[in-house]
Amino acid sequence: MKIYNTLSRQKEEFIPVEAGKVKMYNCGPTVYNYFHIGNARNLVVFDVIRRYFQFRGYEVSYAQNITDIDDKIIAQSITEGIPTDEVTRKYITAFLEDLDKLDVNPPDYQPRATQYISQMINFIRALEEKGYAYEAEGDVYFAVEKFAAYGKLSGKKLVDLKVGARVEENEQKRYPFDFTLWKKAKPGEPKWQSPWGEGRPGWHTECVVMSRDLLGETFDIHGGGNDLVFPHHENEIAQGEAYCGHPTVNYWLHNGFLNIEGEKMSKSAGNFFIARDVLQKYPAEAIRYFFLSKHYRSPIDFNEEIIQQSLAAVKTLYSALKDVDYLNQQDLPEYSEAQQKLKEQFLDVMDDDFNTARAIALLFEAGKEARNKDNSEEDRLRFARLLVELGSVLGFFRNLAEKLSAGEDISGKTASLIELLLTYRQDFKKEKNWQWADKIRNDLKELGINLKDTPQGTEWGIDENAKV
RNA sequence: GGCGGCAUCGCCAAGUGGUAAGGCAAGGGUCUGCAAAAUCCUCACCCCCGGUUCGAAUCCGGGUGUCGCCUCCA
Repeated sequence: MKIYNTLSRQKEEFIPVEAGKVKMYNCGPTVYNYFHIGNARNLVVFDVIRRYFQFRGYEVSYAQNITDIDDKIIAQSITEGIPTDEVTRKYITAFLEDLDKLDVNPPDYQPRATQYISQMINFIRALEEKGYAYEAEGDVYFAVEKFAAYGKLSGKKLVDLKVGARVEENEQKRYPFDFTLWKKAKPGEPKWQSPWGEGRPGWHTECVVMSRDLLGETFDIHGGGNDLVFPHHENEIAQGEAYCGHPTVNYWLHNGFLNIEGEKMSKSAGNFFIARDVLQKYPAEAIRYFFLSKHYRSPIDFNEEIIQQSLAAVKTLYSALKDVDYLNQQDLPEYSEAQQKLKEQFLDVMDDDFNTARAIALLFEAGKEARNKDNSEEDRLRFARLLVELGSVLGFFRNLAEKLSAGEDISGKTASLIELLLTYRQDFKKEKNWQWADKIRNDLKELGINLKDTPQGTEWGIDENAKV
């Protein structure tokens, strides 16, 4: 497998720290609000990366933090007029719900910053002892100049940074790019007792402390959105390596940003999309398809048209499964050479830095073969089986049975009513009263019930537009 | 100002030296009373200029356009 490492700016052969195992960490949300569609991309991308490693036979340990103490949370608690712990409780619950709605498998670990306060304090003290950190009136800073490799991830040099300097003035800092390890509490703010007085940890420290606790001193993959490269991950590297004297992460993976109609998403610009709102309007699989149709490192542009296209594409995939009556198949036949070959192609493209766009094309190939009436019944089922197997690696087809039987859950009375209408329509058809026959069909369609005249009679089904 | 990405059919998007995957949409055929669904067929020389090469969308140089990071941010 080859994966792109931000650190080296090239694809590298993936070699795990421990054979057969993958330890990965992804920067999770700060729970001060519902997460947005851009966050959703990161969640889905790393969900797929994790699923693929598992599919490849690796035992994966996946940790994703929840930042539950931070300036933004304090600000939100003032806005909403509720204590910070209520803010975090509210948005953690929402986060977990939305994660599920997105068909993202929950991480193995979801550590919260507040559960690691004492360990962070110990960590910061150790940095202080090693001479990488200094205290200034209750705040503690990391001295970036002490860490020679600072900037190696983002390709920035301290000299260059100086020139562009858009950094906040802070005369307590010895150097403008020194970052906060411990922040002194202002009156009324949440606080913990520490050697430097009451305060709270800075943002960059939690990921270092929690990842080493859960995944070990050196682990395989650390991920996050592209914007975290600098300064967040740069600062993580500085702390982590200053602490233990060697790299702690082997592969740094970053997903590209999501734009809205070509513009960066921002609340002030009014083009801000909360994931749960989008999920209310479109099925998770359409959103997932949209994310995976482009390589995870490239920027992606979100708009209504794209999601509609994605939805149509996902439906095409499902129609293949309906075609072979997948739901009612018992023992699916074993793969023959053709399916094996397609599966190998899937492995090849996914091995190449998770090329989900090409992987999706292979899904369509399997779907096409599953529908191809020239194939034997057995072969069609084999391809359908492959479609489901590979599609699941990308996170599609969750609760498949439920989705394929959509419409069958309609209550008995309603169903009989529809059947009744159909018998009337049948009579009209016999009389060649096309006007009325068509009216029934059109009116039902408006109610979301689609009719299909077949030689065996008229079939009806619920329009799955909203459900896939 | 510093650093980096991208530019491929109407739309989305793979492909990084050997003659353009896939999806959506569109057009045509089959099926149908008409539809729908399904199915078959059709649909691009890759931003511009120059260079390297037997051969470039793919490499190099220049240009134009566009996006991002350098501040909290996925």
